[in-house]
Amino acid sequence: MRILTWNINSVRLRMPRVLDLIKECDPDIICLQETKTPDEHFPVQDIIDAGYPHMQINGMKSYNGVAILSRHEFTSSEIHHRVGREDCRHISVQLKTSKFKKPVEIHCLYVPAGGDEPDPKTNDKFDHKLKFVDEVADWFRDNYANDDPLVAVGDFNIAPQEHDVWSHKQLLKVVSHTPVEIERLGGMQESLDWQDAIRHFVPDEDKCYTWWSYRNKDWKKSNRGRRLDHIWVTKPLMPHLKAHNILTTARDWEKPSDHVPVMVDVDL
DNA sequence: ATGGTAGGTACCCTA
Repeated sequence: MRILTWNINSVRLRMPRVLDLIKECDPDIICLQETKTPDEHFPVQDIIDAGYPHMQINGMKSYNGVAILSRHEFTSSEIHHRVGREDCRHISVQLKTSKFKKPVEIHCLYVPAGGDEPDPKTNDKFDHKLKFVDEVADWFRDNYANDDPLVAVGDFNIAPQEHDVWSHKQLLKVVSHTPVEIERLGGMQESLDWQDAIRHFVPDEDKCYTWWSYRNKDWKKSNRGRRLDHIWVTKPLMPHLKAHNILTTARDWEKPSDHVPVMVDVDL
């Protein structure tokens, strides 16, 4: 089963790119973030026609929005409200598989970006980001066990490792790579002993990015990227991980998102 | 130290 995550930055604008992505990558499950579209305007029929009749979507006007599109039927699906808001940042689905007795649960997350100033006292957006990560960590810890088969994907808006950014030193005070948020993400990772599926395939000492700012003239030449998009799995899934792919070429598509699709193959 | 671009919406917000 190929599971793909992509911060699409407007599903209505970029629906043709989803069809390209399906042709090129043939994913079983597509998790999207920043759809920026209320559910009634989501291109449901286009997705069904493309071969993904099962979907869980939770969007709103202008901001945020998450979606899970699937070839395989869900046994259940949920919308999760976080930090006392209904801002469309977390959904999950369950699927039956042949490898596990329990259904495999897939979480699609869009962690708040956190604004510019990395101080929760003066910046409400950064405070919200930290609270969001803490709440999700506590919630995973309270509701699951480490040996449950779970997948968590999405735009976490945090690049935790030194080589998840183009310059560790220059980004230490830049939101997405500050020690305080990296520590919080570490807490979330510890909640269920989550395994970083991409770093399972890519050595820690290798640079690895999934996002390049729109503000760079030539993203490829300057290559000032960050790894903000993640795929985590719980330990029981690790023996079944087969491959990964980061579709860097998508950053050169016509009207690209600033994020590129990230995927893993799991034998389920 | 600064400003650079993109998307959605409504003349400004978020990333």
